[in-house]
Amino acid sequence: MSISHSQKPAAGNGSATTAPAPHFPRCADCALRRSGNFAPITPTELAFIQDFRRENRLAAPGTVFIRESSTDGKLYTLYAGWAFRFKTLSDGRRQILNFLLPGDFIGMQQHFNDGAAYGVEALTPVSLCVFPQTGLLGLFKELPGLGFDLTWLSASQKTVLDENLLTTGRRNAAERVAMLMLQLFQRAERVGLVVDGAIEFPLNQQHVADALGLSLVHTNKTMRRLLAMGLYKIENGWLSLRDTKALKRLADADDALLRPVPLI
Amino acid sequence: MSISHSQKPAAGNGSATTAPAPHFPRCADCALRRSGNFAPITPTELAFIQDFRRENRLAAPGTVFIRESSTDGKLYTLYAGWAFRFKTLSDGRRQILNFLLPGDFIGMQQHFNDGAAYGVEALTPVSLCVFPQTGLLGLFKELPGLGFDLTWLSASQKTVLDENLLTTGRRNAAERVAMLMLQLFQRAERVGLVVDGAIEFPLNQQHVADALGLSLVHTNKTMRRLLAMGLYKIENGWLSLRDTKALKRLADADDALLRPVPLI
DNA sequence: CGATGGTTTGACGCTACTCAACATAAGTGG
DNA sequence: CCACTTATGTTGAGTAGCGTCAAACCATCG
Repeated sequence: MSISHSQKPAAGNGSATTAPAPHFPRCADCALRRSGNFAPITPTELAFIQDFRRENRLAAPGTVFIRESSTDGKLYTLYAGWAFRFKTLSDGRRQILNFLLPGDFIGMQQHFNDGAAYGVEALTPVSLCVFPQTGLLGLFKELPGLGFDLTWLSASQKTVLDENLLTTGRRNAAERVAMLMLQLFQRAERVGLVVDGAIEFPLNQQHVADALGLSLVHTNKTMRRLLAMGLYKIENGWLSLRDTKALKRLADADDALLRPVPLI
Repeated sequence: MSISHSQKPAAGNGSATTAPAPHFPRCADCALRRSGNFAPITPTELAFIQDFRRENRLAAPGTVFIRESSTDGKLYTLYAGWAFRFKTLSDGRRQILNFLLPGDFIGMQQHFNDGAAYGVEALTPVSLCVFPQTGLLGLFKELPGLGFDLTWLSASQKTVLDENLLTTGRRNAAERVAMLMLQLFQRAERVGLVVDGAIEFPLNQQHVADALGLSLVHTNKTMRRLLAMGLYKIENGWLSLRDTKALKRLADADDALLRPVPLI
């Protein structure tokens, strides 16, 4: 893993949510792109992205860098770290819509609908590439291929949402937990985040509960049960699947191989 | 309403799922577009769409015109009628992901991911504009504005999915029912489907249950309760909201006014 | 008239929620 | 270094909401 935050939570990061990123590479040197896990791109497009990118941003775990009420439609690419999109009801009930991994593009919806209507929060220390919302139509006009890629990314995220909707709507607690682990593992795998058969797992049980539409207590009991069944293992914040077959059988998940997606 | 199917279910339609549409207007005469409920478009773009459209298609209620296993990535615009997207588990549990109203664009995800992974079924007799999947990139290149619009539509649908995920994940039965009615009414309103303060309501209780992640029986009891409370009314398949305020309070729904979206 | 699809109601059981307490680890300030 | 706090995980007890089963009702249609 290129940028790791799991060795030490790096408490020094503190509340420096908008510190100018000191060591951000140029897009041409983007470590993420170089990993070879993303769809290819033309040099022209790469140059355009570099130019389109306005700033970089770091955020500490727990930072809500898009608020649910936000109206400024900035666009982000998650460069490193984990985050999640969420919505809340006025009495505090929270639903995590989906988790965001490196390469995920954030903020398209705000640009079209008025305002965000969903929040985004960092799970780990994250670094973000920030793009202005104004140039969007220009991007489509100058480099249609990039517009195409944006639509592609949007479609991919929709597929994840579909999955999650099926999960919260129709799967029971054990199936939900199994599904979440499989999905996260699969997605992390696609972007090259598997190390020694394990992926970072920065969620606490409250996150799991909020993602699956379960209560904290019941989530705990369910996770313990699957743990006792030897289906997975979490050590020092790293998740490994000990019985993928059983997990898939339990979750009724298909093992469609995830193909590379573009990186903007 | 321009094309009505609610007067009589038109059982004569039978299984003519691929009958050549006899009376489909040219895009320039599109009744839907003329309704003035969609974002404006340039004449060039209109001409392109007309040319892009390959065929038209009618389907009777209950017709699954995109199967979950489908791999051919045809694109559709729902011209008239209601439909819904769904996913199923192998033991038959079904989750309705979202309902489709006139103007909704269908099939983008298949084009990018391999295969559909979701099905689409007609709720009423529907008419569809069919586009080939191959020309998509060309569309982006020739008329970036249309590509932009496609992304726009995709973002709008994602917003609906977010809502639905919050609903199934964190709202209780009564709140879910209230939310569904509000959402459908609002969306129908945007495309000019409100007649005398009511909208067509072609869902049966099984549909409602599958959309909300509830059992049929519990859905029935919940709907009865809200009915008794005087929150809504369904007569002859037409839904009217009798106490919008109370519904919104119950569902904890914001009353964001939906803006027009593009029509492809 | 029976058949069919949808709605309605009651009885009962289980899944998942709430409340509450305790455990553990790590951080904080004195 | 220790008392204190905070965040997170764990477990038990009791309960409510929702699911399942079953049967009846109702309208439409052939």
